[in-house]
Amino acid sequence: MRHILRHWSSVLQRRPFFVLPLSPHRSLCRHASTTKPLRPIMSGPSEPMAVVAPSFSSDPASLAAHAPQVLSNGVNGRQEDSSSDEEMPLSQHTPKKINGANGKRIANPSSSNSSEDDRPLTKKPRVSTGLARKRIVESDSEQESSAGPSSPPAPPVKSATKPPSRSNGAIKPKSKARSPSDSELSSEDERPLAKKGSKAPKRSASPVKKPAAKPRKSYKESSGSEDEKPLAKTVATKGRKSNGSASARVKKEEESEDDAPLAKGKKRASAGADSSTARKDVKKKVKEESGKVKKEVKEEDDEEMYKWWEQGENDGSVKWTTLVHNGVLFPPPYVPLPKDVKMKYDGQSITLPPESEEVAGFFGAMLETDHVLDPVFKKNFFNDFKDMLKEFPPKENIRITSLEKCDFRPMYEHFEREREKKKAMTREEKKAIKEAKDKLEEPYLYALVDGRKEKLGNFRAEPPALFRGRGEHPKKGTLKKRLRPEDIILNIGKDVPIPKPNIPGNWKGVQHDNTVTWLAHWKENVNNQAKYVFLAASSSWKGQSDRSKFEKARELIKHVDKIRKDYTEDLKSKVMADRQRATALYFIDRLALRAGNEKGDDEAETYGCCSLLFEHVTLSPPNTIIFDFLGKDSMRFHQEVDVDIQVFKNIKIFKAEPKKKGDDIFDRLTTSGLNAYLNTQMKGLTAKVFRTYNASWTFQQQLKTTPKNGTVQEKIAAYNTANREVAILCNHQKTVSKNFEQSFAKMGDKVRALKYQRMKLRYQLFTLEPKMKKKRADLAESESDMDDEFMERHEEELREKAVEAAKKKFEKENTKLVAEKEKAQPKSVLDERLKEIKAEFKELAKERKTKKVEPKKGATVEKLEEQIQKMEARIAAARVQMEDRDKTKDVALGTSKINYIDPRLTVAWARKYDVPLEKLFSKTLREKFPWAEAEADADWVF
DNA sequence: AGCGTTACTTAGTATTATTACC
DNA sequence: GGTAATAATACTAAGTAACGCT
Repeated sequence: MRHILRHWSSVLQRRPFFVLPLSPHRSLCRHASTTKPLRPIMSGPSEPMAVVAPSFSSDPASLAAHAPQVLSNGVNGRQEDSSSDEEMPLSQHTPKKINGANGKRIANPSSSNSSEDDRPLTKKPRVSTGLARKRIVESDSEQESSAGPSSPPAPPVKSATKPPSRSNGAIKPKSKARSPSDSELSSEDERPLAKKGSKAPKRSASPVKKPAAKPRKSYKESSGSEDEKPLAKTVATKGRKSNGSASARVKKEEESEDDAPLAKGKKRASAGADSSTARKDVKKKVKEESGKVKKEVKEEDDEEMYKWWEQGENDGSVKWTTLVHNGVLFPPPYVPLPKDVKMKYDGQSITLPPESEEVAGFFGAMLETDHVLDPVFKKNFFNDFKDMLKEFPPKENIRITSLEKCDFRPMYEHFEREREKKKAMTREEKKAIKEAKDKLEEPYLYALVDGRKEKLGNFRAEPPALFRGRGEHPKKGTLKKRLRPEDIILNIGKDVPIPKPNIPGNWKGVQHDNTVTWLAHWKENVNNQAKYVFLAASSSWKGQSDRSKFEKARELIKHVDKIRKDYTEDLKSKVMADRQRATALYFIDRLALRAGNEKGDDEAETYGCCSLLFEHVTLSPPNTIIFDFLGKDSMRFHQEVDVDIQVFKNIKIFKAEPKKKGDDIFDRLTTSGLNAYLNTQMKGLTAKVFRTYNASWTFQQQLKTTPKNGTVQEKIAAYNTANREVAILCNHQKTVSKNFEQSFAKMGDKVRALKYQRMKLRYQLFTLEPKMKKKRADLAESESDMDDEFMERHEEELREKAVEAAKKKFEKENTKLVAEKEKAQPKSVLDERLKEIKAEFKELAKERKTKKVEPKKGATVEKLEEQIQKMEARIAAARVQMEDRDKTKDVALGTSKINYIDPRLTVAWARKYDVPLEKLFSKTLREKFPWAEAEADADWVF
């Protein structure tokens, strides 16, 4: 539930603000600086508008026909190749950052006032960068030294600081606002609807317009259709029969398999007949092979990979027939601190039993983090600590009642020392430790699924810790307790040995449900949420579901035009529920918003589309909407977008009296209602599919700008640019690294050093041939950022380096001479050299003033011009790199690469442009997407 | 219908490994 | 060869959406 009162505004301040233009036509984009044309989907490297359509066929022509993002108007900016975009200078697209830093995750709402910035945040403030959509950052201090062609600062968004709350003293019930029923609307549009859920008068009375009449299935109903669950159950595992052949197995596993009557495994499979046959086959094969396999066991690896993607469709709810694994690995028991390490209370050292000492240590280890400054964190921690102390009090018979009197510093210092010690260990020691650890983990690394060896993801029981919720989580700081076997339920093959926990105790339960993919499961005590042990991302289970996710997104291509047409019409529906649904869908499609399920009271207050509140959306006539809210992980979504005028009008209605701050915008909409509707448009369609679809589609369009004849590096840069556009679309952010500023400045100096060299070359050229000043007027201008101060400093640095080098060289020479039994050079030789250096730099200083540089020996006009040209190229390259670095500093590319971009796009692109795949996918990603490599050739299209 | 539960995907950050740099 | 910068991986929180009970 959400509270009516929340301090939203205050909370919002720190995220970067993107301006995202929604309008389809470029021409609409009048405020280039602040608002852009709508195109979440595609902004080109040159941003905007290249709205291109998704296509279901590989035919390029048809590609053009489906515009993902396109709006209602028929003509939208879709273009097959965004020629127009390309014409745009990059700089224009570069986001302008309005201002400097903002923290990424909103820290503390309560503190939210203007001075927020001063507070220590958990994270460093991030500097916004602009991307395709420009992000406007709340203004704070710094003026970003952004490299790129600087864009003019965008005008501050008015709502940026604080979302306007327009409610005036309307009489509101304390709970959610309700809106008048449709029938009360004077004109259909003018009033807000009633609250979703019960209280509002249902729209029954209202005249139903055509779309409304559409029977919408509830999701339950729809589930009856083949797709949903039933289907899965009916179908048996087709593709599975061949698996048994899989390969070498580990001996232990084999034995267990042999012992286990596999045939029994089946119980609940409603799949009955089929699956049991399949199962028998498996068993048979296993038996047949077991003999020879055993012999091969030693070499263990190299089993050939199970190519599930070559096995035909796999549907179903039966996920396995045999499943063998070793359960979870518990962390080692707590080791008490040395006797001399004690926390203090009120100045006095106290001795804690291990149980409470461990908890104290969790907090002690965080002493240098911002958590210890957080009131909620402290309160939750201290409550749990006190509870622990009740049972395990200090030996001194002291009652601990105040956190402020606790001094954990001695513990902290101990941990620091331990860390140092560890760091100081020799390579061998470290290796030995690692080996011991690997050995311990070895049995847990793999499971045997239908006879195949499959890697596990997380096989470790989560160690105890203080819960670190993200954003303003009410439970942060709470003790997450140590797990025991009694907390854990295993899911494992029916007639297979039950593993023994690596610490004393017995499993809470053991089940044999072959319709699910988890191997172990427990309830975590902080939020009472389930945690699971699953197979790794590289496993066939994950691979199959990943692939079907992308296939579903590709299927959407076929339906999206119709869906867009429908929701565009429904934007004007007389039925408010439909109108809200259409409006929400518009946002989900164009802005890649998440669905926005309802959340509980004891969670951080974050939002998605369906749960947006009054204060999250601000209207700015004529058709601009400003979003400002915290999404998943409390990441701020702050964008300004030009929208279809009807959308603008709708939001105005949805926000009209009597709604006020704290009320839902879409009071008649729920995620399940929305998804039920989507399911009628396309089987299996849900809100999240739009994110996948738009991300992959955008990526595909963006890749079209790859330079065919560029270097590999240039091509990769184009790839990364495309990746970045997708990340921006999805609002994937990361904290700006704490050294960013420093390393960025360093890069800037490098560029200037290059410019300095170029300057010297220019002066030589002009000194050699004064006429060139006219002829090459382009070279006559001086470097804009090459001031005396820099040059002086730079020359000084060069000089110091030269001196160092000379000294080293001298020593080296002498060492060598001595080694060869010859006489070392006298120090005077060195002095002489140093003198020369000194003279040289003196000359440089003089040149700096006179701007005349004596040409080097053998210099000619041609040679100098060539050198200058080379230097320019180096400068340009360095600048591009800098710009890129700046633009990417707070954008996380990995998330979209892992979850949203169809890997076949990458594979196809790599093949088409002849770029080694390993430059694009890390080892784990390649292991995750073997199916993509198998099926995508250079011409593959999404 | 409403709401808690279950299963699984998506997400940012902390930690560790690798590479770049001196 | 040691250290700093960067990339990869590990970790676990936080979403989505279906399920299932009343």
